[in-house]
Amino acid sequence: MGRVKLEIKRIENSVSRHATFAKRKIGLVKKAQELATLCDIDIALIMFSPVDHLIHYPSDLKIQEIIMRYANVPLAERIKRKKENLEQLNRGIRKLKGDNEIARGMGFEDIEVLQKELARLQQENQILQNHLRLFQGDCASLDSLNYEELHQMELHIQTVMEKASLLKILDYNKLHPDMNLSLFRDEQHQALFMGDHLNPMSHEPQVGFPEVQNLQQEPHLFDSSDYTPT
Amino acid sequence: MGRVKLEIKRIENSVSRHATFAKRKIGLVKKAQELATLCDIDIALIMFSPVDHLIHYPSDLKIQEIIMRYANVPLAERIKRKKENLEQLNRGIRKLKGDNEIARGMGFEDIEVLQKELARLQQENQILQNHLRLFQGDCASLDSLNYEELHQMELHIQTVMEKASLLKILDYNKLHPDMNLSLFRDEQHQALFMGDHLNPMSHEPQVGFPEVQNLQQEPHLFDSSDYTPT
DNA sequence: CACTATTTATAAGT
DNA sequence: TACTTATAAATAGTG
Repeated sequence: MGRVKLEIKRIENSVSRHATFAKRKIGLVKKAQELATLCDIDIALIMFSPVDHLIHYPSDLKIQEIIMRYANVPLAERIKRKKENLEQLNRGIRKLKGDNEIARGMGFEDIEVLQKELARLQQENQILQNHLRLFQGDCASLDSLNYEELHQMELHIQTVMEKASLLKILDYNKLHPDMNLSLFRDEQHQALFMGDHLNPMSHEPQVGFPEVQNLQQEPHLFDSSDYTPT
Repeated sequence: MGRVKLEIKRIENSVSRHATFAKRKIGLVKKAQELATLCDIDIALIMFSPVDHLIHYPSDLKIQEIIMRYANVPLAERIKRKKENLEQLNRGIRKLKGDNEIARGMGFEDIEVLQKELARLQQENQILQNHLRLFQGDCASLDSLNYEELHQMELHIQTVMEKASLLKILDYNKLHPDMNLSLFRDEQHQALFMGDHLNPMSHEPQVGFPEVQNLQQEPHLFDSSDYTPT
């Protein structure tokens, strides 16, 4: 909005770029505030100005909470979704098997597709659960790890190290003992933490273990599938 | 913008609240995208919908980067600001002491107040510097907070390492030299790991953590003077 | 979700 | 940096 329509691409003129930032950052924070207020939700906004100055909303303390929420929720949600998918498919297949008429109508291929999908999801689910267990203290099965699984473990360790960095964020809490913001408010959160909510592999939309040849990919620590760009 | 002016307070009607969120979240993410593009800067936006669904910008991986940036830069900036404050106060006090007329005018109490403020800032500065060190890799005092959790992680990793054993990895690398499976994605992580972030025990502990009782206010990095709420 | 009357944000200019 | 103004954009209420 303005005298002319502005093309959305990097503003090369340094002065204009800074001017635009100065104005829009205010607008953006304002919008974030408004949305958070109107809808009574958590929003965290972090930005670095063209001169690397930090601007954020809301307070540091609240941002840390939101970051933790961000770091902890996704994996649990993913597993939940997997399970839901799985159960839904199970129900669907049971239904089909119990109804020969519909089964004939669909053709056996359709049932086979469904069953394969079910098996795929079951395997995926198993993998997710194994990963959770790995960091929940059950190391009994480590001896039988194959190499792919070992690589998973490697990624897990990286993840834990990333998490250690997040822990350091929480070190701010030392500055605010009265707030007593804790990473682990309860057993549930601790369990989550010992699980692998940051697990790079757990979000793989594809089935099963990644093929060996894919392993050199940069391990993604977070799932981007939750966000649909506009 | 809309048929009527909307007051910025929680929308009590659930349907309207969800509708508003659905619209505004798109606007907000779009604005964030635009600003990031126009000004060529890092922006991270995390929000949880009224039904706790995660929405974020940009990708998880980039967000992770920005969070790390957020975690590391701010403290340095705070220290900078504290130092500026401190020097300013020092100048002020020197001025007062050098100008007896003004000093008389103010009364000695005023000077004392300033000196106390100076002392307070100095102490705060010391604490902040310790925290900065913590962030920058000297984790000697990590054990004073979240010790249990960190130790748990350490044990886990040790167990994993022992059971899986590096030999297995090396072996595997021999078989698949192109894969070059590594426990450490890069030097930085290796340094992190070797640097005992996760191993509070192996440090000569109790470097003594600074007292923190009298740190009162959360230092807000977002200069409220930069932003005028509507 | 599409439509529009309105409100808001903001690009240039001062 | 702050103010002004013409114009572009966002969006509240509605079907």
